Amino acid sequence: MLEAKFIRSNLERVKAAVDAKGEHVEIDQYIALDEERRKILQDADALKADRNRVSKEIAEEKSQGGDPAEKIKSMKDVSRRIKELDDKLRDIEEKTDALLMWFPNMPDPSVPVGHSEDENVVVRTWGEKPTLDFEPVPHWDIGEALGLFDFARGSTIAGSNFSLFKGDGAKLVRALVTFMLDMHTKKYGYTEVWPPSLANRDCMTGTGQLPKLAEDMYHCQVDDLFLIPTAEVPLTNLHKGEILDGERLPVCYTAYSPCFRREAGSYGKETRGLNRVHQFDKVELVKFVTPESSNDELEKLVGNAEAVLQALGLHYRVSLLCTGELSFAAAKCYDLEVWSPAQQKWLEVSSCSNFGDFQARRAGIRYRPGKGEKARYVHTLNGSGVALPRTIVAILETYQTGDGKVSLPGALVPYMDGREALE
RNA sequence: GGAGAGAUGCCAGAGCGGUUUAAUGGGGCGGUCUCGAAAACCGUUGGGCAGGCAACUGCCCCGGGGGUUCGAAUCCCUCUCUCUCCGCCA
Repeated sequence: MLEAKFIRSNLERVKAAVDAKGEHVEIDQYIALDEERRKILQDADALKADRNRVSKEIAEEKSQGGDPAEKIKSMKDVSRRIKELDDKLRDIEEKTDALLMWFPNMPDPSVPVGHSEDENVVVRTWGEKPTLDFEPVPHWDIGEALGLFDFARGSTIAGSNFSLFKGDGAKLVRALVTFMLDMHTKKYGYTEVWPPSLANRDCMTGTGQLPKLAEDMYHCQVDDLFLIPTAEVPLTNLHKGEILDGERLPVCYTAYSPCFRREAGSYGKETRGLNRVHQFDKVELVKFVTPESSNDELEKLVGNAEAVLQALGLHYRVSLLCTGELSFAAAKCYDLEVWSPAQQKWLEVSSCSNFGDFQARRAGIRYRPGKGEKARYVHTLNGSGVALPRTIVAILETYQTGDGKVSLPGALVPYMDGREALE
C-alpha cells in the first residue's frame, strides 16, 4: 500500500509509475475523496475537542452540586453533529481505503521501463546449454516411461493439470525439498518454518494477493479461507502487526509449502506436462530487512536461489524484470529461468522480489531501529528457492542419458539413498 | 460442536458511567549519590491521523466492529482469538 501523504505530494510520480506498470487506478477520484475526507476530519476533530472540554466542565459542576442542564442540552446538538460527520467519514474512508488497495507499488529507480518480456534485462547466464548426441526427449515422456508421475490419474482425482508423482518421482520431490531446506538453513542461516497452507482474507490483503488476484486463488467459502498460492503469504504475515527489534534484522525464514493456483484460462502447449500445474511444491525464502539494506539483501537472496540451481548443475539465466512485467506489489524483481533442452526454452523457477515497505504497510510490520527511536516500516523480500516442477523438468531433460535413464546430479545422490540414476 | 472464563501500556496487574490526561508493581532508559558498582531516591517510557516551515496543537486507539449516553476501558450487540471442561476426530 502506498501512503496517502505520499500520493498527495507525489501525484505525477505515482501516475507515471501506475502507467509504467500497465495498471489502471481511479487516481483522480481518490484524490477528490481524500480531500473531502481531510476537510470533514478537521471539522469533526474541532467538535470533539469542544465536547471533551465541556464534558469535563459538566463533571466538575455536578461534583460541586451545580446543575449543568444548559450545557448538557447544547452538547446534545454537538454530539449529533459529530455523529453525522463520523458517519460521513466512515463512508468516505471505506471508499478511499478500497481505492488505495488498487494502487500498485512504485518500481525501484533501478528497474528498466518497459511493457513486455522483451524489455527485461538478462543480467547473467550460468552454465552452458547441455549438448546431447541424441534427440532430447521431453520430460513428460521420460517421466511416464520411468513411472515417475501419472498425469491421467492426477486428473481423475482433481482435474486437468493436477500432477501426481509416484515411486521414484515422489521420492525425488521429497529429496529436492529436503535438499533445498538443508542448504538454506545450514549454509545461509534461514530459520525453517512449516506454515498453514490456508490463510485468511486479512493475510491475503497484507501481502497483496487481494484484491487484485482474487480470481487466481482457490477459496473455501464456508470459512472464507484461501489456499496459499505461495509460502510468501504465511511467512510474510508471520510478523503481521508487530514491531520487530531492529537488532534482530535481517530476519530470514525459509519454508516448504504446497502452492495452489487456479491458472484460470491457461491451456494448451504451455501447460503440457509439469510446465504449469494447479498445485506444486516450492521452497520459499522471505526476509524482513531495513530499508537501507533491502536492495543488497535482494542480491543475496537471488544468490541463495541461484546456489540451488548451481548445486544441481542446471543451466539458467537471471533477468531483471522491466516495469510492465513487475508484479503488483513488487518494487524490483529478478526472475530465474532454467533451460529445458527438449522444449528449447527457458522456464521460470524463481521470482525474487523486493517489496519495499508496500507489504509492510498493508500488514503493519515495523521495526524499532534503537531504544527510544520511532518505529519504521521494514522492507520485505521474498523469492523461490526454488519451485519444484520446472526444476524437475530441467533435471530430467538435462540428465537424460539417451537409453531411457536419467542420471542424478551429485547433490541429490545422498537424498536418493545413494543412487546415481533413475531407471 | 456444547458449557464456562478471559483479552487493558514493554511485562504483570487494578479499574463498581464523570479528578483516569489508565492506579500500582516490575523491566528498560536517563539522573542524583559513589573511585566504581549495588542499594536508595528522582525523572522518563507506545501507536496512528490531521493542521503547521517549525517549536507545537487537536483528534483517535484499553482484542476488532457497531450501539446507548452530554460523557464509555467501564453498559448493550456482534465478531475474532486465548484458556478450562465436555463431545467428536487423524
